[in-house]
Amino acid sequence: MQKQIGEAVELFEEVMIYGQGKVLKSINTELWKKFSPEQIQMLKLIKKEEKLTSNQLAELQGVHKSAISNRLKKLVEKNVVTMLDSEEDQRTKYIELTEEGEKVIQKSDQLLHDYIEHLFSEHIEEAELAQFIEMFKKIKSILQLGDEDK
Amino acid sequence: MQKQIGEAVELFEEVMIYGQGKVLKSINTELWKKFSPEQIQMLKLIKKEEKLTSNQLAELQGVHKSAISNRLKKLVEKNVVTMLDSEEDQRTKYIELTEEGEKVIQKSDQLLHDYIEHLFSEHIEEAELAQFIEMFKKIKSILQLGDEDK
DNA sequence: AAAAACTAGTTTAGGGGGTAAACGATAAAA
DNA sequence: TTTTATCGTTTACCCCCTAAACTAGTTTTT
Repeated sequence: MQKQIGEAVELFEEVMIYGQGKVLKSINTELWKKFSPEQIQMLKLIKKEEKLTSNQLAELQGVHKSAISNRLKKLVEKNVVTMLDSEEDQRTKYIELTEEGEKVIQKSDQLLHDYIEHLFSEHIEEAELAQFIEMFKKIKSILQLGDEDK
Repeated sequence: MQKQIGEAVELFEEVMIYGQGKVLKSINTELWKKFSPEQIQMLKLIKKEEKLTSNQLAELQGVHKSAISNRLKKLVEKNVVTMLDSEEDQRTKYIELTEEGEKVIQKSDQLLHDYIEHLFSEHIEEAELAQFIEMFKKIKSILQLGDEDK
């Protein structure tokens, strides 16, 4: 029993800590050279919830607001997002996706989806799929607990 | 069926692309402020296989040799590794752990192990453990396939 | 043996990621 | 009105990475 836990811990460590970014590295397409994972994630967040502010983005991505500020600057530069001043509060700005931005997300989604699906079809049996989903839900819930600590 | 695949793909994306690294963030200890994940991983690799060269490390960590060169410089600076010239080939240098380095690994291992085990004990039932291990093995094998592409 | 080709590591420029602290501008509370 | 709090930007300083140029040894070729 103890031995099993040890094995699980090691695997978890290898995959979740040192295995970072391996997925994206193997995709290796034009789009991922122009936009970083964090940038893509940000675009997706903006799409999901309209009228986001920097503050909220910092919360959602789990990083310091200055990191968001920098990222936004780059994305505005690349013409995928725009920022417009709020009427109510002159300090806050709402972030919005441009048409360019929409296209980027679509393309990225499609690429990722195809790639992952391809991986699955090669390595996961149909019968395992349900288990797989359950496990990932578990992992996801574990990770999100980490957030609450903050 | 198709729907299940879609769900699995989404989960995979969330966890394996945007969710990695959350683990370390939530540990938040002194050691992880002094050493980056990549640095710790490098120390572990050096411990595992004595007499490693920069080249081999680049291969193992899956990054460009210049990244390794820089990392090594920092680790030497921090007195956790040393480099000694090979006798056979004057160009190559063997990387070795210092006593300091050994201690760092030990501490890091212990911290990680305890933390992950704690996470598991809270979220994973004993009966699920075997499944969990199987799944992670699968994921690990999938990720390593990515390497071979290079 | 001398020239050419290759290989191990380092350096540098440039682009990501991040934090913390200081700062200007606006809002809200005292 | 004065003080305190908040939003977002900037700056200094870390780490990550790559590609290309460069040194200095090692092999091949001629």
